[in-house]
Amino acid sequence: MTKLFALIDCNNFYVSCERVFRPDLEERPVAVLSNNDGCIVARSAEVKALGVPMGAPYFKVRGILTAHGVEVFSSNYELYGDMSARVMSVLSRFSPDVEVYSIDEAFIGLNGFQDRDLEAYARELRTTVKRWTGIPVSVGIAPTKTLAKLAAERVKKKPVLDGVMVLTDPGSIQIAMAATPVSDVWGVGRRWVRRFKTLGVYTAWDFTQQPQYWVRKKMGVGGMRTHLELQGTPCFGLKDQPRDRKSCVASRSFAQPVTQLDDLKEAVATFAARAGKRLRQGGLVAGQVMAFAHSDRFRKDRPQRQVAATVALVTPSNLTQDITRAAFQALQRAYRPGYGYKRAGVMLLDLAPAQDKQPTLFAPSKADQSKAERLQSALDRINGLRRTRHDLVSLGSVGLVMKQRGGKKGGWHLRREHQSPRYTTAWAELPTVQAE
DNA sequence: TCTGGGGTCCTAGGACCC
DNA sequence: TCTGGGGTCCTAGGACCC
Repeated sequence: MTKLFALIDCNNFYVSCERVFRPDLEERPVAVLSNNDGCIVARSAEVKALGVPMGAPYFKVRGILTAHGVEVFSSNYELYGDMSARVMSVLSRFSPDVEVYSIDEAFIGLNGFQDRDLEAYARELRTTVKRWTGIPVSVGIAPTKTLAKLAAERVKKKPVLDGVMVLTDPGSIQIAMAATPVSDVWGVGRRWVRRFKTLGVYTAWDFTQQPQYWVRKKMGVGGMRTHLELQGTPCFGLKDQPRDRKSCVASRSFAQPVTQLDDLKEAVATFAARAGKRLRQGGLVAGQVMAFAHSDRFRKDRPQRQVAATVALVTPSNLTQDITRAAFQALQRAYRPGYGYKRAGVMLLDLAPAQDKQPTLFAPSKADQSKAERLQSALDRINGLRRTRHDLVSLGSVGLVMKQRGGKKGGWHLRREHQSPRYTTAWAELPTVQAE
């Protein structure tokens, strides 16, 4: 039986999220920035038309944006995460086989749908998502995931398709591939696009015409899979069950380079707490903790340095206390004075399920719970009471430097000057509606 | 002045073993 | 005199994704 996949892709997702609560921004140029207000990570069609590229540093395009009255937002991941969950829950009504691929994309398995009117199915899905969440989506349907992605790409470039493209017969697949730049193919990155140019390979179709042995030899198994998928042979199945995570990173760039170990420690304590929290939410423990720091890679005129060290935990843990202690050890070991560090982080490795934390299997009695665990759950409960931007209570090491400086911010705090309210996840920030 | 953050998988090469 | 070859595991780095 031939396989069939749909890819559902939210259009300009972060921009669309902002527009749901600001209908006045419909048809107006809108852009969303990365953390630290660093780069452009989402652009409305109007901003794309201005020629502002994805990933452009904000400071370089600020002039154009201002000149054209572009509404600019700092990223608001709490809002986007919540809107994403809403979209995905609508999708789950359309098929039991949904793979959430990223915050703004999902694959749907359509085996057994071959005899249905796929176009009508896709249109109904699209209309329903829009009506129930406010988010516009593109839908691509094809026999492989790579072709479904390609179809969704075509949809975005051709408004006449009105959000849906079904690629099932070989003729239309070939036409679509010939019209798709190879750079838009899922799995073909910058490096290969550059290489392809010298070989006269410009479109997805050109790529399929390369001999298979060459692709396998030069591009490895990854390239070969993409090659086969474009030719209609599925190499990727639907991942119905998300694989357990293998690592967890919490890191940030700093507004100003940081040179002092104490400042780095303060930042690393924050990262350790953030990463630990994510681990506990996922029911995982870490076996190893890595701390790292990098100098400013854009300042070639300054000495460059990347430092990192890993410390193994005696017992795998997800307690902020344990992770922070290990992260401090690692940082101490890795730190070299004399460099301006622009970014630092904590990476948790060797993740495994926190089995003895699963109450249904091995419910530990209250008495057995160690003091440290009880402290951690107490902290988590307090911090869960109110949804604030920052934890109410944290270990003493977080923000220590700040206090020592009499409340003056350490150099590493985030810039976030254009943030919208958390309309759907914070009571105090709910939108208000007035009826006349 | 100002350039994101969080992931996965694959490969090549070294260490080690028999 | 003779100086192999294959397997496994680990790690660092590359490439790619959103």
